[in-house]
Amino acid sequence: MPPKMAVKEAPARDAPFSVAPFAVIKAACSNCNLRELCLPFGLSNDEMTHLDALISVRKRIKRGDSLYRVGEPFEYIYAIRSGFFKTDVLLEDGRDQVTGFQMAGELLGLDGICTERHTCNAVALEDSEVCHIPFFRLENLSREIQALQHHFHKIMSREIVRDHGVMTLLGMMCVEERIAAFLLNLSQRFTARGFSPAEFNLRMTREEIGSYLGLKLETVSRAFSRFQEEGLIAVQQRHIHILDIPGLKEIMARRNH
Amino acid sequence: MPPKMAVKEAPARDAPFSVAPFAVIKAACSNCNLRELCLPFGLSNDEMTHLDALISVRKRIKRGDSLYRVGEPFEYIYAIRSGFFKTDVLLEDGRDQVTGFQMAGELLGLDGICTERHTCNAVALEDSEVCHIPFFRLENLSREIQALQHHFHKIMSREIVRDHGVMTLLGMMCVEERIAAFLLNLSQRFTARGFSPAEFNLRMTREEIGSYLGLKLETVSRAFSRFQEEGLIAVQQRHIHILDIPGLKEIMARRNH
DNA sequence: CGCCAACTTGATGGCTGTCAAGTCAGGTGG
DNA sequence: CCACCTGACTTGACAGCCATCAAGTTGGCG
Repeated sequence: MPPKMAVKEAPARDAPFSVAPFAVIKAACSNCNLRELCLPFGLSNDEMTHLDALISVRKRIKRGDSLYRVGEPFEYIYAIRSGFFKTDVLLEDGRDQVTGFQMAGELLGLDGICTERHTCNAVALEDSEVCHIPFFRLENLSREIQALQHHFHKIMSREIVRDHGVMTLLGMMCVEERIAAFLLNLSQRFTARGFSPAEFNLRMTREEIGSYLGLKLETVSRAFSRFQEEGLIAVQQRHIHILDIPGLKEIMARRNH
Repeated sequence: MPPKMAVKEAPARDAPFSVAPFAVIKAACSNCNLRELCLPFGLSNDEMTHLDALISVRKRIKRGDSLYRVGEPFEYIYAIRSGFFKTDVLLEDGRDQVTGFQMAGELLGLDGICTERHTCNAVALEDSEVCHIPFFRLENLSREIQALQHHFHKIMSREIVRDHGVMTLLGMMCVEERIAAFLLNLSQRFTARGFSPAEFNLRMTREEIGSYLGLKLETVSRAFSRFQEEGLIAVQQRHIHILDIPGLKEIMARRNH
């Protein structure tokens, strides 16, 4: 699960996805308010300038569009500047599974390094903006800047640990535990970005949540309803208000079983 | 799923776990027969000598002993020279889940980079031998040697892709598909090491297989029995003989549903 | 030889998937 | 402005798969 990081910006309550005014098209890492969450973490100003120089392209991706798709040649790592993505993989027979949801400050594309082709699809769940980081140049630079090298390794390792968390979730948790874990994880990540831990809007459908958690959409819906009856959360379509965070944590840790 | 790699050694049929004679205690990457599978892949002889210099410790781990445990400070990446390991994570309430099985030529410990503490336990499932690679020295060296840097990134990325594979397995496959995928994966990895694709000994219990696949041990046992009745495999305790690889592949791809 | 852990097999039950019918919210066009 | 349409969501009834519980078997080891 993601580590807590200091946030510089004042928390904006309950508007996690409001699109920031886009005056600064030439935005660079050095003045990006995500720099403490993203790749430049721990770099000096001088080092950050070198990283800025790599990022030639910043692109907007419209809701529903793909950033990359399975089989495409791998060339870039992508840093999410704003917005929300899902990654999913397809099986031969047409079934597919969501492997993750990514938000601002997180990296996309790490799956492509090993085969030099992407192994999953990355789809924007809302209008988003993404920094393109040419991977071979990132490797070059991280041979020069130790802090960058080390932080990049940490990010990859964090992805591995996150995946292990999902594996335990899928392997041994029941419906309510999975949903509780999912909501708490989102809450934590919104908090790290300066938003309310208790109130947010989901960007994904029940079906996408279910696909991620190994459940059917009806099961997700029923779990939300049950949590609402028990006073743990208030749900109104995609708007979530968590009323009892400790209660959700108890469910996740199975202290009630 | 792991990529196919060339193997230099002549295949030794059906003895994947026989312990090699241990004449060369001073074994180095340069004369290790796993070098094409392991970290030194793609390095020149000269570069490999530098990698050798990092590896001060080679340790034997007895069956059942831990290489590292959750919470211990992270210091080394470990390369398996011989033997077989499992990694598992524990939940607060005592439940635990196997997150992977590792064999010769694979790396252990990548989970520890992000927090500088290990986030899982690594336990030997048979007497094993492991090279200790000090991580900070590996980072230093991979700032010097581009090929090493790049291959290390590929290995981390491969781990992420592997985990995504397990997530799809846990999220949307039924019992028989999981077991078929598990057996085919082992078969593939043994093949890459020069062993028979069709015949091998499991090093793990039914319970450990079940834990990895999100199933109970009885369910694993029943699936093995069913495959045997159908003539797909022959099982005798931990000895597996795959009789019909295409048949298993069909089950995995759900062409029969 | 006897013990024990690992494994197999059977009977039963509960959880979650499946199928189906309806509700809600937002968007479009008349 | 409202009627309608559509996709997303909710809720109910039922079924099937896998977990659970239980009893027995096998093989390795002291």
